[in-house]
This record gives sequence, C-alpha cells and structure tokens, in this order.
Amino acid sequence: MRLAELSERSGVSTATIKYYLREGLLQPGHRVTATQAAYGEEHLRRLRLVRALIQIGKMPVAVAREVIAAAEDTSLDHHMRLGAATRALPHAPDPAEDDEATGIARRSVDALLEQLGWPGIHDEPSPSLGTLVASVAALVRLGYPCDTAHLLPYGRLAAELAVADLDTVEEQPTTAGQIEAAVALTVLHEPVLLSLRRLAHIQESARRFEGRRIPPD
Amino acid sequence: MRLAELSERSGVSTATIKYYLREGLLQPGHRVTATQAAYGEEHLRRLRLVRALIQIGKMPVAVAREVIAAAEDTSLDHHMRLGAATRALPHAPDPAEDDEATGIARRSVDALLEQLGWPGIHDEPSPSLGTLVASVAALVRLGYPCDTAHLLPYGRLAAELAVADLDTVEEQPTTAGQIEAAVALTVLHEPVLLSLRRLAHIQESARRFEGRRIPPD
DNA sequence: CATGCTTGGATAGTGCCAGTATCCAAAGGA
DNA sequence: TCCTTTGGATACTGGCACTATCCAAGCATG
Repeated sequence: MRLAELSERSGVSTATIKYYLREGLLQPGHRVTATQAAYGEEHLRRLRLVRALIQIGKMPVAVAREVIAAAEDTSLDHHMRLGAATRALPHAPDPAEDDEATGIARRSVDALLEQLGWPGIHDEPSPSLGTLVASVAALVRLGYPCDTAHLLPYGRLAAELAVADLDTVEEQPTTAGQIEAAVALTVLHEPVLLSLRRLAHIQESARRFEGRRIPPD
Repeated sequence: MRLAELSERSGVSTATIKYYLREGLLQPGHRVTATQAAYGEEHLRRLRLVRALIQIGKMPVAVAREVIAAAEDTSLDHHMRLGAATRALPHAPDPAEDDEATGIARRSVDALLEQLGWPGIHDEPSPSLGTLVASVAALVRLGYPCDTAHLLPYGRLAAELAVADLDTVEEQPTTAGQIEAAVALTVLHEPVLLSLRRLAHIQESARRFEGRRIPPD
C-alpha cells in the first residue's frame, strides 16, 4: 500500500506520517521506484500503536521512539526488555533530595515497599520509584496523610492489577507480541484505570454527599 | 510576606509566581504601597497546590485555574462541586463516533458499567466516560482483549480506591478542606497509583520471566 | 536629603514541541 | 503528450510555560 492509503486506513494525515518517518517512529516503506514506496500491514499496526502511545498515552514523540526501540532490542532477555521499555516511559523529574518533605516521603515509601514484600526494587532502580517519591512528597507538603496505612491499599491493588496485566501479556503467542503487549497494556490501561477511578469517585460521592448543602463552616 | 519570600519558601521563581498571578491561579497579595504587596500563609498553601497540580498532575495552567475555580464555587452543593472540579480536569478528546472500534468499545464499556452496578453515569455525563471509551477503542484497534471479563478487575479495584479516597476526604474537618482534598487526592494519587502499578509490573515480570532467554520464535 | 539598590507590575521574548505547508523532481494515468 | 499524483526535503506555524527586560515607586544608608 502507498503512503496515501496508509494515511486513509489509519486516519492519520500524510504530513504526520511523514513526520513520524523523519522521527524514526516508523520504518521507511519498501522503495518501489525513486518516488514511490510500499507499506505493509505491519506498518499500519505500528502506526496505530504509535498513535495510541502518543494520543491516549500522552507520550512525547521522542519518548515513543525510545520505548519502541527498547521493546525491539533483541539483545536483552524477556524481563530486561520489559524493564528497558518501562524505563523509557515518561516520568516525573527526580525529587529534590535536600527537601524535608522528600525525606519523609522516601521513608514512607520504603516502609510501604517493605510491607508489600517487594524486594529488589532498590537493586534495579526504576524511575517509577522517583515518581512515586515525588508524588508522595507533594502530598506531604500539602499536609495529607501519606503513612503506610493510607498507601497500602494502593500498593495491594497495584499488585493485583500487575497480575491481571501479565496474564493478558502471556496470552500472546509470540515473544515479540508479548513485549508489545506489555508496553501497550502498561500505557493504555493507565487511562482506563484512571477514568474508572474518577467515575467511581462520582458514584461514591453521590452516595455520600448527594444533595447535601454546604454548611457555612 | 513579600513576593520574594513567598518565592523562597515555595521554591518557585518570582517570575513564575508573577505569571501565575497574571493567569489568575493565585489571588493578588494585599497591597501595602503602590509598589509592594503582602502575601500570607494561604497564598503559600495555594501556590503549593498549584505547583502540585501542574508539576505532579501534569495539568495545563489554564486547566488548573478552572479546577480551582470550580472547587471554590460556593453556589453548588458538595457533590456538585466535586463533579464540577472533576469535569474541569484534563481529558482525552472525545472518541470519533463514526469509528468501528469506538462502537465496540462503547458496548464493552456499557456492559462493564452495568455489571459494576453504577447507575446514573449516563444521566450525569462525565468526560471521564469519553476518555474511557477512547482508551478501550485504542486497545480494540490493536487487537487486545477488552471484553467485560478483562475490564471488570479494573472497575472493581477502582471502586475500592474511590472508597478509600473518600474516606480520606471525610477526615478533613471543613467543607472547603474536603473539596480541596478531593481535588488534590484525585489528582495526586494518580501518579502514586500508576508508579506503584509499574513497580508491581517489574516485580511480577521478574517472578515470571527472570533470566528467560528469548526464543527465536 | 541624595543616591543607589530593591520591589512588583507590564510587556515582550524564548525555547520546545507537534505537527503543517510548500516546493520539487520523478512517476503514473488519460 | 500533458496533467495530476507521489514521496522526500525543508521551512514555517501555533500553543504553551515560562523568562527577561523595562520602569516607576519605595526603602535603606551615609
């Protein structure tokens, strides 16, 4: 198929596809003549993945390139490839280390990981840990409770989700499919989870507060 | 305190504070003379909230203004204020309605909400529903399973989280505090949850795949 | 009081990012 | 043959979150 058809079937403008080609998010098509190239189903699939990562996953273009490159690095084993892809994902900047709230947050998080029984997080450091500490530090600074008791439900539920996710990953027949699934599901289940949580907030808020007038305090 | 001190205590540059004042994210300080203004503790707190929403919550500045304005709209009741604030939060653009994947996604989501027993979602439509459908549609397009069986664990866990969150909200003594807590916790628990999920992925992936070489397929 | 530094408000400018538009020579179709 | 289409290279655009500059009005010091 030619570029124009790839554009039509994916719903992405030719100009944007050319941009993604320039940025290395898509393999160049197979050159047929000096001015024509052919694209296959795998280009279409890749393009859909890229679009999903960027539009749904809100990922910068450069990051999407890194994530895809890591997922395709065949020099690593299964687990490492997942790790490399995860590490390329967008993260909050590392928390300011000299900050008081950061110190409290770090101790809270350490206690939490201890209780969850997640070993080896510190051996194989992930930027997710930095994001976690930075987020907890922001909560601390605003005075919201961030002790282990409050965080533990989040950790337990996260562990349940991880099991469900990796079950889905293992449904994929090929290794390449499993890696792609891991990346896609890590990223695309995030908005699913967050919007379900917000809908659940609405449900629960209606149950508790519906019609309650605001007291003048 | 003067602007310079507010800057020092919050770690935000004076130029950025001036920018937030211009954008209406912060109340102007109390004017002391023609060229000097005084800020109080409530300005510091508000500034920390704004920074958290923008930096940790990755929220555009204009959206943060809307969210805060909605949270402070005293003409609404408790539940409506939460809803208004939630509705102002960033969301994916609404899914293309003429798309095949969107149709499948919408039916999946409807079935899910049915099973979860969440009534009234369609009476009081939230942009979160659009985000949910758009995300599921992206998964459908890539061929990943999105039937109710796969989505239900996410929904159940989201409901559990909502209960825990609103428990924390109700710990706040004042109504204004509860609304602010609802906004702050909705937004700031998101990165907490997502980074815990990614850390859990690493744990679970290590357990299942550690050291497994990639078969050549 | 004079003088020089600081303060806060207004205005304009910067850098980055994700596309978008234009141009062009070579191909393909009527 | 002639006119449209194609894909690649290049330059431009608009939005966003700051950031730098300017300025007149304080304040601090001798």
